[in-house]
Formats: sequence, C-alpha cells, structure tokens
Amino acid sequence: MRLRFAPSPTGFLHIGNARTAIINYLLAKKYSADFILRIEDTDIDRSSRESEESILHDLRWLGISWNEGPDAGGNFGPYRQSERFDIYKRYSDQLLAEGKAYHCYCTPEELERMRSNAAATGSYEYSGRCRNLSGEEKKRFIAEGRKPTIRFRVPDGETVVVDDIIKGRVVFSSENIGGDFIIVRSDGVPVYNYIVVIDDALMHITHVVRGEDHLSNTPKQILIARALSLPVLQYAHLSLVMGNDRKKLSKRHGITSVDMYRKEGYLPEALVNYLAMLGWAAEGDREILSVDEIVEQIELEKLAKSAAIFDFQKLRWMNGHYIRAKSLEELLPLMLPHIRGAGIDTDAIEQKTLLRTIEILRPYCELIGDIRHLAGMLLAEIPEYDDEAQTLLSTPEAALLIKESCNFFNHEPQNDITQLVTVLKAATGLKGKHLFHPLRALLTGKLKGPDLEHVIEILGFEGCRKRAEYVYQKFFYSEQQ
RNA sequence: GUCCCCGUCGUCUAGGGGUCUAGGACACUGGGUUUUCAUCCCAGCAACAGGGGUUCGAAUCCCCUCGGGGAUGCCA
Repeated sequence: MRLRFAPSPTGFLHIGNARTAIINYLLAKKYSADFILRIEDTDIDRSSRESEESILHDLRWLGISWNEGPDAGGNFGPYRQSERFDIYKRYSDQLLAEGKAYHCYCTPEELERMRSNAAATGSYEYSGRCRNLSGEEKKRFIAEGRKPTIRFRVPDGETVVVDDIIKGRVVFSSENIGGDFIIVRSDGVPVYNYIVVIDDALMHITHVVRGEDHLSNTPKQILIARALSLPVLQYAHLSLVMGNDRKKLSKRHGITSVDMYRKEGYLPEALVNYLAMLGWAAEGDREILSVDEIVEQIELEKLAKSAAIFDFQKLRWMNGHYIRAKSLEELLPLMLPHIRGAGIDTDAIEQKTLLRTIEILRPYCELIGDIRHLAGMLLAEIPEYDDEAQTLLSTPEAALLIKESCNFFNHEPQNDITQLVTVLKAATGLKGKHLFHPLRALLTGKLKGPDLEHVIEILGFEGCRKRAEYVYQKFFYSEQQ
C-alpha cells in the first residue's frame, strides 16, 4: 500500500490540506504503507520554493513524516512535478500519435467568449472546434502565430465508475464531464488532471485520499488512465471543511494556515486530534485521543460523507486540554517566548519560579499565547492595573487596606509573607471578599486570577511590597493630596 | 444552466429496520468546589430538512421536493 499527499506550493499549508495530509499519514501508519510527498508545482506563476519549504516545515511540525519526497528522495522521483516535464511529454506525444489527443488553437480570449455566450443560453462545454481540423486549417492557425494547447479527446458514450471508499459508487458519463479538456498548456506546461494520473501510476500509489473537490475531476483522470493504459487506483474523497457560513474554509473565516495556528499557540497534537475527529468518531464516545490511538481506530470506510464546519471553539477547548496534559518542562520552552513578549526578563527569574508560575497560570490558557496576558500578574515588576482594579482600589474600603499593607511591609520587614492575609484581616477588620477583592486588585492589578495564596507565593515578600508601595503612591497617596 | 456529492441538537458526531421517550463532545444555562475567575465535578437546554412510499414497525431502505456544497479554468 502506498499513499501520497500532493500539495501545490502556492502559499502556506491550509488547514483543509493539513487534514488531508494528516489522514493520509495516519492511514500510512496504520497499514505500514509508504507515504509519498509530491510537490505539484506546475502553476509556475503561483508556485514558489518558499511555499514548498514552509509547507514541509508545517507538516513536520504537525508530526507528519514521509518516506519519499523532494527532500527525502526515493526510487520513484523526482518528486516535484516541475522536474518531470520530460516524462509528461512522452505520454502526451503518445496520446497525440494515437489520436487520443489533439492540438487546439483556440486562444484564451476565444474560449472566454464562447464561455460567456454559452452562459447566457445554458450549459457550457468546449465546443470541440479544433477536434477535427483539416491540414489546411491547422496551417492557417500556425501561420497566424497561434501556439496550440493539447486537448484530450474525451471518448463518446463511456461510463466511468468511481468506486469511492468513502462516497461509495459514483457513476459518471463521459458525455457530461465538460468536453475535451486541456492537458498541456500552450507554453508546454502540462495540467494537473493529466499528470496526476501519470505520477500516481509511476509512483505506484495504490490509494488516492484527497479532498472531495477532486471527485468531479476523477472521471477525467480515469479516462486519461484508460487512454494511457495506466492503472486506475482506489479513491477516497474526503468531505470538505467549511467555515461557519458553510462555504469552503478560507481566509475570511479566520486563521486558516497551519503556520498561523502555530504562532497563535496551538499545539500540534491538538490540531491533529481535532482534524482527525472532524468527520470521524472514535469508539466509546472518546474525543481526546493520541496519535497511536487514532491510528489504531481510524478507517477510511468510517469517515463522514458530509462536509464539516470547522469549530474554532472546540479546537480551542481541545488545545486547552493538551496544555493541561503537558508536563511543565515541556510547556516552559513553548511559553517562554510569549512571556518575554510580555516584556518580562525571564533570564532574571529562577527556572523553579517559572515552572511554578506556569503551573498556576496554565488552567487559564487555551492557547500557549494566552500566557502573554497572564504572566505579568505574577512575574512583572509592576503589573498592569486594569480599569476594574483601579476603580476598586480607589474606594475608601481599599484605602484602609492599602495603608495597612504598607504598614505590614514597612514597619515589620521581618514579617513572614505567608502571614500577610492574617495580619491584614486583623488590622483592617475586613474579611471575606471585602478583604480578598481589594487585596487581589492590589497584588495583581486584576479582579480575577489564581488563588491569592499562590500569587503571594510567587511574588514573595519583595514582590508584594513593591506592588503595595506602587498602589499606595498611585491611589492612596495621590488621594490624600 | 449541467454533472456530481451531502442533509441527526447552534457545531462536530453515535446510530445503518424494533434495545431511540435518539447517546456523547464543544458551545450555552444552572448548581457544586473556590475570597474571585479559570480548572475540575454534577445537572439542564437542544436534532432525525419536508412529503410520499416499503414494512407489523423507519432516524435507519426507496422515490420526490427543498436546502447546502463541489465541479464545470491554458488553477490544483
């Protein structure tokens, strides 16, 4: 069994393509199949090496690996279509020689005109104008300087059956696949629907698992395979991933490139888990599964036929779950850049303190990047005091607490910080939320957050003292003026 | 327009003739834990697109309608 993922390097790895890659990879793992990565870079204007590299990078980040590919080599290369033009040329020459394809001299402008005329009346398909050109007509077109494309001569009255592993039996007739289609452009570059057949055959692919948007292309490909006496493969067409407006997922639905998910602080295991579960369900109502568990259970036959709307909420929930499941040691390097991004000098902080901070703050994180807005509460010299906290700290009730806090730090520097709450309680006569609320605001600058006990533990005597002093200066002292 | 695919809670899904007064998860609501919020735990809300058949019996099989999607490119 040999599977493949064949992206075109025209941008970042899209989340929908990532799902296709993941499912192929998971299946390859399950069946110990070879997994081939092929780069479909025949759209020369839009393809780039940078895109290819970023796609490979994103695939690796997701934990996907392949046995053969442009970087890995293999016995059936090259693995970039742009490096295989001589192969495609041989086959198109053969089709031409056998009369199964022909030169078409229609210009893009002419075709566009035919198309728009047809749109008014009804359906469009290529008229077949150049199907049976006389030598005379050909000569004339050539004399006009027209560069021909090569069109595949679609046979009449053929039935094409796709026995799709997911969709079931789908029957097409050669009459209504849109007429003779172009297989080689006028500049000599071959077209997807044609070369995909050659590559899959030559690379000994056994199962083509790809997006449903290719289902209608499949009869064209099968017709090509027949014409070339190449094998027809097993197909499995994955239902598409949609945005919340039920349109194919695209940029306007939010972030759609794997690259962005990584930057936002999603974990690859969450993305893999979520994408695998989109259109598939594991036994026993389980939602959170490791790659190995998914590999054990996943089957093409059990994948959903219907399109699925991408649920960002659920992905976030799952990501939060994986954040909580990770060890602190694993989390630290992932969160460190974000903590630094919040302007905190992590080099000045003991590793032990950082780990403990992450432990305390982690329940508040759905994304790794969420730590950025939280870290300041525990690690900044002086945290940001939000509006709610400022309002609270300006009340007379808080004034008393602020004053007594400063007392605690200034007059008895030997005080045990763990006694702060007890001492303040006695000194102010406040208790319950009347005590904890303003104290929280004073220490963290926020009205909500982790246990004050933990906050005090991380801040220590000095940290708490600095904040109390800051608040005294800002809210208490200024009010006395 | 034509061809093709699809249609169970708001969303992802389980279910494939009787065990379905339709199960789980996210979201939402309420409660518990907590000084607060988050985590965690418990409970609740909420669906078989519509209409015809077939059958003793249909969410499950068939047909039609409607709805959604994809293809119809010298993109892949």
